Amino acid sequence: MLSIGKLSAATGVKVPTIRYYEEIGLLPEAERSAGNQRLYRKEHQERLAFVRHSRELGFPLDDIRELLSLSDRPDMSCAAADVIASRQLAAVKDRIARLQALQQELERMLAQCAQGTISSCKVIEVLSNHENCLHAHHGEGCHSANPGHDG
Amino acid sequence: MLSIGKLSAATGVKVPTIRYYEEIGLLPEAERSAGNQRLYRKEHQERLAFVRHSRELGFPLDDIRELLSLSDRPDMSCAAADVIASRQLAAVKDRIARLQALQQELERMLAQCAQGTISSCKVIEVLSNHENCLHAHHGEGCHSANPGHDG
DNA sequence: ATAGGATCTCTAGCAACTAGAGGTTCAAGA
DNA sequence: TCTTGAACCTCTAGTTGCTAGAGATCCTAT
Repeated sequence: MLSIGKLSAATGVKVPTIRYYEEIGLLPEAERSAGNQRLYRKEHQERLAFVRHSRELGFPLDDIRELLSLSDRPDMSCAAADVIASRQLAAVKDRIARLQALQQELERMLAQCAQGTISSCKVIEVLSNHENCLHAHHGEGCHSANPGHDG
Repeated sequence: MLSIGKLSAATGVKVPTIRYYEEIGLLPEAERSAGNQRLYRKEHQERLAFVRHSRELGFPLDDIRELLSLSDRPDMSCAAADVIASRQLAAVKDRIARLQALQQELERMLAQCAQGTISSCKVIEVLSNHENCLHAHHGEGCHSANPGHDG
């Protein structure tokens, strides 16, 4: 029986995140000690590891929920899991393609910048006029540049 | 003088988003008509295009705010803009590397899945055990698989 | 004059957490 | 046994970048 802190240390998922997962029904409600503190077993740890790993692979929580319910039914065809993973793969490929276009554009911007003043700065210029772009990029979409949890 | 709707059509930025940008101070407060409706000029349109393009390039709003204030000072050295763009480039490269690792892993997962039942499904298995991974991925971080606005 | 689309403000919601307040419990040391 | 302090509890609110809806007002075309 692990405390939430031990479970957190064992899985690398932060304590509030574990509680959050329980709250939204991704993890079952934990048992409680006499003093109302959460207690976990190996099976919870495995489930949480599954969630964590799926998150690392970029699956949204709703997909993980589905994947979890699939993994609870070992007799079913895995076609459904396959569909989810394929969908995710397609999304990942798409994101990569977009990001590579952005990378090129940023590199081009920076290469053109002659370290002068703003008035001649290609970075600002390129940002001002879409016509300067090589690519018809239409929004990569992720709103934070560094939203990860890898410190 | 453009109405907010025309400005929206001209820039591709949705009406509520324009109002939102004004609210958070990214755009100056618009002039108003006698009936209290927002009115914009070419300069606003340009500023909004700058914002939009920067967003498409993945810059977070705080960076764009900084970039805007730079572009308002044409005499300054563009080193600061360079720093922001370089930072963004690094973030983009990092994201690409992570996503490529994820792509490989998903492909491997799917290739191994022999279309049997869940109990033999590699997708579920790989998700369950991090040890099955080739890569030491540590969180790509973006929470939605398809958060773009190009649907 | 009137219909209906565009606009206004305001609040609430989305993902997926994170941070903090204010209180309780547990484990280790004296 | 007592005490300290870390870890735990619940609850609310904040983050980012918007989006959706309610209910009211305005503007334009007929």
